[in-house]
Amino acid sequence: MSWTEERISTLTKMWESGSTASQIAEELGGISRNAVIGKAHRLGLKPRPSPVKNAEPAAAKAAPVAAPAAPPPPAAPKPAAPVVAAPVAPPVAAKAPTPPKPVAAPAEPEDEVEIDEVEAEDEDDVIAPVKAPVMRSVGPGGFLRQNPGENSAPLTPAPPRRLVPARPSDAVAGKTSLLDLNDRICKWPIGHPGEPDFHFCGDKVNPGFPYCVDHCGHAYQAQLPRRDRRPPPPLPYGGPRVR
DNA sequence: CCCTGATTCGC
DNA sequence: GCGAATCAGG
Repeated sequence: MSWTEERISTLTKMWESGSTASQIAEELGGISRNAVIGKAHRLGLKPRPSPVKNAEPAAAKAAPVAAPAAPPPPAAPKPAAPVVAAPVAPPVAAKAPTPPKPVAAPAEPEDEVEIDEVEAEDEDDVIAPVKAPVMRSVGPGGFLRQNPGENSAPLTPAPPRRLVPARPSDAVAGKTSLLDLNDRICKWPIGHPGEPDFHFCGDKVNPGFPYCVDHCGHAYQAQLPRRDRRPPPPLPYGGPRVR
């Protein structure tokens, strides 16, 4: 391939319109990205936002390839770095001190959690303070399933967040520990593994399930019909190239 | 590892 | 002049 008038014209136009060298090469066809860049530089149109910035290229070079037969005599020791009159950096507002974000501590599932409250909406419901009775489906063992939207995220078992000495403490005294688990008691975790008071629910299981009736209600939830589910979020960026 | 542009250097 | 090889940052 040769650089005809038309191809040079296309190159110049695309280059100046912000197309990448790869795109230009693909458009021209039969040519590499490097060829495009090389040609662009020879044409003198280089001002492009380059990922590799100016990092004093002159000094660090000349080593990787075969050393030239005549190494320049060190007659003129290059001045180290006269940074005395350093360029005045604009007052960059570095990083705004992150205000202490009030981390909403996930409410630990206490022993006596009342879940009757159906997500009281904080909106201005001036009209209807009347709470409609909640309809629930009944699970296999007789537990009440949660309704969609009733999901209680904080009750989800979470991975360990920090390491804590596995030393028995008073906090765990009387609680159901890992060693106390059997197939007759509820294995729903209370707290997080590694924390001093981490334990398990320990109630009598809903027969045929690993959890008690209450926790079965959290573990097994009715699924929405397909058409009512939220579509999956779009991919962060466009997926495979179309070509 | 993918992308990017820059540079070098043998042809 | 050309472009592959290489470099280097994102």
